[in-house]
Amino acid sequence: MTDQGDAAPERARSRGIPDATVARLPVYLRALHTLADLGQATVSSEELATSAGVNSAKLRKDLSHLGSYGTRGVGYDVALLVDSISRALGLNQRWAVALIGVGNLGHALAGYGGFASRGFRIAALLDADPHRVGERLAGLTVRHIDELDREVAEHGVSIGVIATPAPAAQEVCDRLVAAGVTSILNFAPCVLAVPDGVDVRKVDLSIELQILSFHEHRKAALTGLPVPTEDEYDGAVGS
Amino acid sequence: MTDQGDAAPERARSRGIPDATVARLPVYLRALHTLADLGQATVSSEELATSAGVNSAKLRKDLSHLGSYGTRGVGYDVALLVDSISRALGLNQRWAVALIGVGNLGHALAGYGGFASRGFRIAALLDADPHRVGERLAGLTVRHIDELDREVAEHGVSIGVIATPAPAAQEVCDRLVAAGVTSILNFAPCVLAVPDGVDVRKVDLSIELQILSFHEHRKAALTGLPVPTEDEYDGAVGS
DNA sequence: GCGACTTTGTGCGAGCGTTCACAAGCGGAT
DNA sequence: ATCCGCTTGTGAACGCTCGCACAAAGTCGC
Repeated sequence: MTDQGDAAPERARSRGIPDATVARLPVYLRALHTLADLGQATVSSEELATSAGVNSAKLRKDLSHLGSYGTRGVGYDVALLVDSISRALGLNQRWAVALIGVGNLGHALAGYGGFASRGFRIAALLDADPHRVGERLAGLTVRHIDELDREVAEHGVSIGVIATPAPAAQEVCDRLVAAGVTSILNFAPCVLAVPDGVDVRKVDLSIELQILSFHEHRKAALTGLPVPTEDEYDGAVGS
Repeated sequence: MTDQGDAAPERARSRGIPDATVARLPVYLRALHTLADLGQATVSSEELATSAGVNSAKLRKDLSHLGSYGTRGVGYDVALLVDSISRALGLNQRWAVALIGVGNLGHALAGYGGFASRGFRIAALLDADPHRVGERLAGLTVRHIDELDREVAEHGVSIGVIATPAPAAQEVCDRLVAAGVTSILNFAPCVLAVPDGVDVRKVDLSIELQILSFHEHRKAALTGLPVPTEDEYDGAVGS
């Protein structure tokens, strides 16, 4: 995705950690913090896997990728594992985050404790609506979107969070990229186009609901109790 | 955790649509609605794929799963495809949704237009805090969590959205399942245990940020410019 | 010191998802 | 009516992911 492909295995090795593993590391980290708070010093892969809702073999393979070794016959040292995962995820430094769009969702995000809890600091709040500029929120003053460049530079922002309406998202995204932001978390219900080297992750509430709808629909069909509305599908999936 | 591999392939084949495809169908649907609003009657796989940010071959294979056929040499009929995907996702009926937890995030979710836009209707707002009970929000009155059973039965709720703090999530989840809800969208930062037959999808803002952090960290390492705070980390990860 | 027990780390096969490449099919021009 | 160009639908290959099963390695009890 970011490079010209003739070094695919090379890239895989240079990075070392598969995407699927990276996506699970934060889950492990959360479970470990809970265990640490409970005063537990070591944990077995079986126990941690149960807490994280995954298979224990998968957990062990995941952890093996980041070179953090447990002790056979005992398990993993909780504190050491927390440190190891945090380091792998780059959480041993504080990332400055800019939040664009201070509407309903933006307010909720600004007040969400999960941002500040691990290495993330909301460094700037921005909005295009002049009526919102100047508002105080989460210890910050909302600035106008035109000041994005300055705010990004001043606070060393490298992660942008887009919580604007969909029509504004692409332009905001372009501005963020132009300002030097290379990671974007997009809450707007649209697809963003970005140049190579910029990572975008999408959080879409509507899509999640639609996926649930599919499964619910399927379950209703399986129970033999068709939903009130007609549930017709002439199969003939001629594959 | 719950899938002991007894019927995993069975289920996949019974309906024919792979999970990865199901996750993309809502994206296609959104792009199609945009095209329809623009008055476009037909669309090629190449064009739709670009709008949705995927490979055109992948799009065609996805669409082939739901038996909706395009016309060779022309493309897909937009209206027909909208109908076909909506039907596959079960969006041709209205799903009643219960939202539990009317805090910051809950308010944002209740006001989010994306819920109502496609087949979803928030039928009940619930909270454990007596101070919040009685509040009017999005045309509804917030009820106490103890009335969950009644509300679920009365409105035929089959999808629950959990927007409570993490410590309360599992209990709320158990109550939802006991009330007959079989699909849950969880915004609380924790892993939920549910019996077989219940689907849970998780939306975790903190995890998404940590994944971005990993990639940002990796990119910084690749540029040969180590971040200033590489070696130091505040050991006291508060809270 | 030694044996038994526990737990990690991993080789391996199976399944899923993605992409390429191309034959089949359709509409429109001539 | 026929041919040409365009687009779909899909067979096949490849890489990624998962889970099993087991050897390696360490601890605990005596």
